[in-house]
Amino acid sequence: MANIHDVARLAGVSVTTVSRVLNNHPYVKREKVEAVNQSIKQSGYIRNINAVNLKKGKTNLVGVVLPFLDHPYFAQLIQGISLAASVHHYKIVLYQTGYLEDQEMEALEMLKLKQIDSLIICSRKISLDIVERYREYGKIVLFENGTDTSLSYTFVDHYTCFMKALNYLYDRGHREIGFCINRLDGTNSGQRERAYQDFLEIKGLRYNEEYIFKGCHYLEDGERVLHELSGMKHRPTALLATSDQVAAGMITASPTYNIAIPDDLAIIGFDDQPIARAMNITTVGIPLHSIGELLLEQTMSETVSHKEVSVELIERLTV
Amino acid sequence: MANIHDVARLAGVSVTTVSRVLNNHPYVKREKVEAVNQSIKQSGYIRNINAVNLKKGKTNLVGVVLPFLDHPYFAQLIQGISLAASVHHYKIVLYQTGYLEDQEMEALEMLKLKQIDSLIICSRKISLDIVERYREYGKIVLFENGTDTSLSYTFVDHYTCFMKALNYLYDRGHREIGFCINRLDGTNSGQRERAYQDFLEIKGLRYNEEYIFKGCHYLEDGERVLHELSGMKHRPTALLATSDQVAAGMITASPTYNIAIPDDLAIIGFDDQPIARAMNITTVGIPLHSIGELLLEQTMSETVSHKEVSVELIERLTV
DNA sequence: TTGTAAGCGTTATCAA
DNA sequence: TTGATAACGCTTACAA
Repeated sequence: MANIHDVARLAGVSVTTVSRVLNNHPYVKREKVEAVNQSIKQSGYIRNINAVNLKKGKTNLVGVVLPFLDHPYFAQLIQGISLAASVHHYKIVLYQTGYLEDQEMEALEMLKLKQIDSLIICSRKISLDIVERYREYGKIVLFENGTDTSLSYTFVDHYTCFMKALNYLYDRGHREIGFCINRLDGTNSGQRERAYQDFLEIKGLRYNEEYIFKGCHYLEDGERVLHELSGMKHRPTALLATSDQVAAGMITASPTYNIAIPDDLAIIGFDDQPIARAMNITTVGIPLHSIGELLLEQTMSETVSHKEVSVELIERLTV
Repeated sequence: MANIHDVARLAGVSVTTVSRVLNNHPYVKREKVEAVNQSIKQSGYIRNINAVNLKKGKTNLVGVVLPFLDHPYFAQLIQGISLAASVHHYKIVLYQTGYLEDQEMEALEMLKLKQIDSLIICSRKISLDIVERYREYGKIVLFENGTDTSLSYTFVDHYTCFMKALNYLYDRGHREIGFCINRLDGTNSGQRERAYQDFLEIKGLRYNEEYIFKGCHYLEDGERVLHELSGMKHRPTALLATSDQVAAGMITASPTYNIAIPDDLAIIGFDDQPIARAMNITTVGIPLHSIGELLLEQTMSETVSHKEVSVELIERLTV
């Protein structure tokens, strides 16, 4: 494989000039630029990324921390990130943590040891304090609303999302509204829970412990919820699902328990995944794909930034 | 950050000796090994991977070609690959092709340009001839049965799988058996189709075009199949699903069309994904996780190898 | 506007 | 069994 010296020789210039052309530096005569480009083409020259990285002291690698990959939510997110990464010549290193703190620490340590240049944390278990301690070792970007952190983040206002969905149901006459949630300790879950509490208070509705379904993540969890629901004396008339997956599970299980959707039970999903379109689920659309891009771009930026991504309620047939 | 010189100085040896220790080379006195290890610890030294890569002329990157990420089948596979990769200090570069040939070519070109050391092709559209042409540029490993290729591969014998499942149904009295399939032109699909044809011939059963459901991939495709089924005069009594996802879709849709599983319709899934366990789907277990590991290991091996992975039919409640 | 040369942190050759 | 030293291919002072 040709190297920068070969190109220089071929073009009749020095390696410095070639390097300048390669990096779009100013102060190179037009003709020389052309000569260089010419001989790059001719020799089939390709920059040796390892040499560049060694010289520049960076890896061109960005770590991505997420709990699982086998859920469309994270799959879409990683899709967005990895697309953006390839545009900017970054490579992705996946850290699948399963929400294990020591797995998350490992990613952080990799940053410290300069094995990766930056880190995107899509979802975490570990405390923000610990994460912040690694800030000095490289850029850390979060996918959550970290109002009180000095790290960059992109976020969806889950409080407002939830409130919007709750009001939508209220306006359609629902007074017994429940919701599903995955983890109790996640940042997003916390926001959703607060919204729910506030909503009940504002509307003067009664809090009912039974209307909150925990550990909902996959489609089969939605089916389980419907099973539980079918055994309840007082049922909610509407449910906010954790995600479209969970909503889909509720819908697919509904005939089994003879629960008509939306007549007996209205459902609102989250994310607007393909399955929501396929099954006509009313949902709150979260542009995971663009969020992935934003996260990666924040990773490359010098400055700390906080970006809110807006969402919209998509009306379909489950309310 | 400490470098190899610092370590050498601290241990009172030359950099060569440190490098020998680092790489487990022979001919280093015990005491020196200890001294070196000592000062590595003391200085918090970490090998600069870029320098190593530059010197050795490799990237430590392995490309993974797959069409989508948002399907448990590929998610599990990539999980296995990425786990094995991190054990061996490899990083993964994802190529999501959507079965677009030029996307697949791009991955191949990256191999040629030494941007990655090797390539795992989990599923492809592009012809094997073209893939083989890139063999000289790095190791290429396939997840398919490439009997007539000189490339390494790990495979599941889909012919036998399918035959086994078909016979299982036959033994339970089924004579009207259909199946679902995703792409028509995939290697795996071809094997399944052949098995089906052979099975019919052996058992003297009639081929019925209507019993083959194409384009089945996601859960919602399974639901579509059941919808189609409900409109048929002569229905199959049993169906092989493309995957557990599709099987799950058929099951969830079954109450809607008043089709009892397994009494009106027996179903066998593939993969043994979590959803198959959750929904008690009889399925053919494919150890995607271990397959991922195998693929990565083949990537690192000097020799060309062909590994068959065995599968087993897991009896549950849908037959 | 251009070129020389030092240096990034390793590994590997060769000599001792 | 050990150590000097020359690469690997690039970027970037610094000098011209």
